[in-house]
Formats: sequence, C-alpha cells, structure tokens
Amino acid sequence: MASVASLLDGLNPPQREAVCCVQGPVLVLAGAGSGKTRVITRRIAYLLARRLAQPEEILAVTFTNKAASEMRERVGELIGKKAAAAVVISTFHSFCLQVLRKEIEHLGYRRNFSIAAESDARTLLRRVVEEIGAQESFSPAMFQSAISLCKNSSTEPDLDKALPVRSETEEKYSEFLPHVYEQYQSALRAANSLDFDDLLLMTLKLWREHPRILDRYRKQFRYVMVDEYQDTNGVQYALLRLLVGEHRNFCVVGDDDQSIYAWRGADSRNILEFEKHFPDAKIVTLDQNYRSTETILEAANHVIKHNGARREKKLWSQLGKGRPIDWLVVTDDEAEAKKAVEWLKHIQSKTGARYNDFALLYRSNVQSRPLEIAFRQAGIPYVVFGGQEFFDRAEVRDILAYLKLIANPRDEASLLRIVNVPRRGVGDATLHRAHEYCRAEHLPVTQALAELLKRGEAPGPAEKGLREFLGLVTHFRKRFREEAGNLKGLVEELVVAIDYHGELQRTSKTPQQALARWQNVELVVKAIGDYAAQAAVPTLSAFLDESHLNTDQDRFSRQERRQTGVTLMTIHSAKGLEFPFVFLMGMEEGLLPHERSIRDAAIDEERRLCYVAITRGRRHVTFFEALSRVKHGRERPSATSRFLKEIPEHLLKQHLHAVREMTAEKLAPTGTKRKPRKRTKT
DNA sequence: GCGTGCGCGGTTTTT
DNA sequence: CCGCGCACGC
Repeated sequence: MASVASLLDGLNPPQREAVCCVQGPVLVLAGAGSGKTRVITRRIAYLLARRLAQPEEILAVTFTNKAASEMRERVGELIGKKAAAAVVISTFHSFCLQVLRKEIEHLGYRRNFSIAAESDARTLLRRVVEEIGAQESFSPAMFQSAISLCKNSSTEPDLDKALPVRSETEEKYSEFLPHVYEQYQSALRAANSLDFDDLLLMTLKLWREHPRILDRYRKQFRYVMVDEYQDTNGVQYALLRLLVGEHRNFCVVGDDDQSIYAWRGADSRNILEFEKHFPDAKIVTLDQNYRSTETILEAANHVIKHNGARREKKLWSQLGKGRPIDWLVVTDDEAEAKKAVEWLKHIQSKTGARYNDFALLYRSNVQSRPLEIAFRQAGIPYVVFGGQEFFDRAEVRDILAYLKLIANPRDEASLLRIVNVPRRGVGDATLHRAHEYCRAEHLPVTQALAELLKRGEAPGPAEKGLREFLGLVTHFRKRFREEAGNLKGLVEELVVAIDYHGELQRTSKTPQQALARWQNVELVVKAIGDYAAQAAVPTLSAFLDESHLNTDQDRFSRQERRQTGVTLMTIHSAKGLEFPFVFLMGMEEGLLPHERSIRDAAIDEERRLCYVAITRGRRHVTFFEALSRVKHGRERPSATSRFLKEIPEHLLKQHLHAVREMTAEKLAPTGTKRKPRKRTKT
C-alpha cells in the first residue's frame, strides 16, 4: 500500500485538491487529457491509505467495461491487486444487474430473468405494435428508440418528451406511444425479461419502493465516484441521488465539452447544474493538458468556445507549439482515401512513426469503406472498430437464444427466434395460439407449447417438430442444471443436437459464408470455455449476462491492441483514446456537422464531437476535406465544415495539391463552382 | 409454412 | 448503392 504522501506525488495543485477533498459532493471538471483517471485512481487509494474506508465501501461507476477494468488495473498498481479486487468498480448496467439478480423478486420478476438484447426487444415490440394496430404510424424501430428515451429521460417515463410533435403522422404516433409503451412493458414482464434500460429503471424502482433495501446499499457504499458524469441520464442521476442521499460523499468527474451522447438520453444538465443539485459542492477544474501540442489545444479551444451553455475552460499544455494543423483538400472521397494513404506514408518517412500511431476518425461508419479499400490496396494494415458486433450476428444470436430459453423458459423473444431454426414446421398459427394461451394462463411460453401439444391442438405438421423442440429444450435444461461444471461440453453437444452446422450449410449463400459463420459459432463455444475457466462458480446465467453487457471492445481489445495497424473508427468510439497522429476525415457540412443534426438544430453536440476528435491528437492533426462526396449512391458537392472555419488561420496549413490536378469535367457535372482558395478570416 | 423479389430508407451506439 | 422487411406465390 502506497503512503499518503506518495499518492500526491507528481500531481498538479488542482489534481491534488481533487484527490484530497473526500467529504461531501465534489465535481471535477476534467478537460480532455487532463489526467482524470489518475485523479480517480489516486483518490481511491487515498481513501484507503487514510483508512477512511474499506475497499468494499467504495463504489466507482464507469460507462464501459473497458474503463472499469482499466481503472481496476490502475488502482491495483497503487494498493495491490487483492485490495483492488474488493473495490466495487463497475458500469452502471452491471452494477444494477448485480443488485437485481439478488433482489428482483421484490418487483415480481423471477431471478432467472433474461436480458432482452435490442433485437429481442424489437421482436416483442413488433408484435405489440401489430396488436395495437399502430403500424400505420411508425416502425417498431422508431417506437423502440422513443421508449428508450422515455426510460432514460426521467424517473417516470415521460412520453411527451420522447419526440416533439411536428407532423400529423407524428401526432398519431405519440397518441399510440403510451399504449405501445405499456403493452411492451407487459410483454417484457411476461417473458421475464428486462431490456437494457430496465436494468437501471428497475433498480430505481426497487430502491424507491423498498427503502430498507436501499438503506443496505447506502450503508455499504460510503464513498461513491462517477466517471464521465456528463454522460449520465435522468435515471442514473436519480439512482446516484438515492444512493448518496445521506452521507453525500459523492465525487463526479467529467467534461461537459465532451458530452456526445445526448441523443441516447444523456442529460448534460447533470454536470452543468451540479451546484444546483448539491449547493455545497466543491468544484475543481483540471485544464492542464498532458497530451497535445499547444496548436492542437488552441484549435480545439477555438472550436468549442462557440458553444452556448458550457463551463468555461481553456485547455493549455507545456508541450510546445508543434506543427500547424494540415488541411488537405481533395476532389472526392476516393481521392481523400488515397491522399490519406499518401499522407500517412509521408508522415512516417519524416517521423518514423508506426502504424499504431495513426487514427483515422470519421463521423459515420459509411465513411470507412473507401478508406479500407485504399489501405488494403496500399498493403497497409488497419483495424476497423465498430460495425457489427460479434454478439449481434445472426448465428451467434441463434445459439445464445437457445441458451437463453434454457435459462429462462418464459423468454418468448428467444423462443420465437429459434423455434424454427432449423426448420421444424412450426408456423404463425401455432405460435399465435401459444401466445394467447400463455397470456391467458400466465404460463411460460415453453409450457404453453407443451400444453397445446398435450391437448393435440398443434396442427398436423407442426406436431412432430414441436415435440422434438420441446424435448430438446427440456433435456438440456435438465443437463445444464445437473452438469453445471461442464458448460462448454454441453454447448457443444447442443450445437450438434440441433445440427447447426448443417443448418448453416443449408442457409448460407456460399461455402465461404457458411465457414465464416461456423467459425463464429466456434467462437461462442470458445467464449463459454474461457468464461468457465476464469469464473469462480461458472453458471450459464452469468455467462449470458456477460455476453450481453460486454461489448466487443472489451472482449477483443487485448488481441487487437497487440495487432499493429492504423486505427479506423468513428469519433464517438474514439472518446477517451489518444493517438500521436490523428486524421479527421470529411470536414464538410453535412458530415460534420451531420446533415441530420443541422436539420434538428443540434449543432452544439456536433461541435463537441469535433472538439473530441481534435483533442485525440498528441503530436499532430490533419483535416481532410473532399469537394464532392458520394451520398446515397449519388455524387454531390460539399462545402467546408463550419467548425474548420472557426479555427484561426495561423493554426492551419492548407494544401491544395490534389485539387490543382482536378480537371474541369470533374467539377462540371456536380454543378459546383466552388474554387478552393486560401481562406480569408471572416 | 417457406422461399424470393421489390421497395423504402439511410448518424452517432458506452450498456 | 446496399440491406432489410414485407408481400406474394408455391
């Protein structure tokens, strides 16, 4: 255990203050690259070194598993692995899941509840929308995001807030929304399932309705810390408020300028109005940056200062001016990709930088495509982050659905997914009947199906298939209960029992696709093996929980970090990361800011995105701008991003080489007359 | 109950 | 341009 004094070593004055002020509410405004993780980890160690708390009395909440495990690792370096393991460092969702796995029976759900992944939730929602006859108004997807916003926004689902009423269709839609919400919620309950948002909402409900239970948690967690506080939503705020209500030893760390998840329900008022919520709050601002050159920070400061409601802060560093930001103008997106390759090689030849030192950041995933092609052609290794999640692929979800139904016989979304995979001749008629039956008698779906079968109410061809299916599920449910030590073997057996290999061969378009999908299945089996090997008491249910709450970045980051290659990712996924060289692609109106945000007048968040992107760079940042871009399959002219224009000229160096080679014909068909010329400050 | 072809819509995505 | 969701025909 490190000494109290040594824990303050190498910290600047505000950082020390943030570490030492441990009683009462504290807001640490931590600008990009200002050493915030350092502050949180030292603070935890400080609490322990001064014997103010036992490890298990400290709760540190993060938004990602990755952040949580990094934090645990770094706390471990300070106080030892064993003590660090006892500190509760967790994401909001997994913390709430832990609470609910213990206490949910108080809310009338069963302990073996399923987590409904987004696709499962959509399945349930689709039927609800259909039953209500609301399909005329909006798609299930629209209802889904509206419901999610409701669930996130405040304590009680606030239906009016979900969407401002604008058109006739939308009016009709908001008229349906309350019914859809209600029916969806009861469908979830009948399926003994919670969606992601429910994990938080139900915990809140539990604490509200059962003060004694809340009291236990209050007594346990005497010190509470929250990372990325600008990303908390209304429910998370309410949860925290309840938890720290009495002792108020509450320290939040965040940066309002990096709030880029409002569209998902994050409410930046939580950080902006912290003093309103906690009038005696102590505010510490960390604005010394240890990451970027002064040029990069100056550019970032200039962009962000155009935002309205924000806490004034100016990042500064002692790392020298560095080189000006290069601004490369090219004709179109293909040229942009080629230029990126060329420019990367150019920087490498001057600095000797490795591929890992570069990140190409873009607003939306579609932009990755031309980049990937260019990098592949150039033979430069790259890693694309994002895109389809492993656990979101059809074959993986099939296997998971079997396991989920085995763990929770009421899980209707999972049943619907797999009852006919492989084909068993069970159709809508049978399933509808089962659904009605299940609703009337409050039976688990599996049992409802069994009952239909017993009564001979399953129509001819379905009968045999149904019998086999139910036999299989029952068989494996028993086996998983009795042979819990052999998770991996049982999953392997299950895959064979349903002949999933054959199924993939039947349903894949090419043998290559069948192979790729089969390899994913093998990865699921491997994942459960890995899980069983490291868990103290492996259970199917805990494996399923993990597979729902961990993202690919948590699961595969280790391997990928070892890999050397250029990083391609969205600005959103770059938050929290840093790279010596950052290329910011598509600095154009319509892309950054995105056209949809322009339409919705949500420019401030786009500006924060731009700010986040720029502040990822350590040594150097390059902007790319294409004069025309393919959108929805059409080539269209584009204009320089307004954010780029907010950066003073002396910080930029514009390059027009690529454009000089541009031919007149290239521009003519797109109708653009715009000739790039040296920018004049407006 | 199951396979195919047209037509619409299309940011970002910590869990 | 691409992927999917649904509607139609077997």
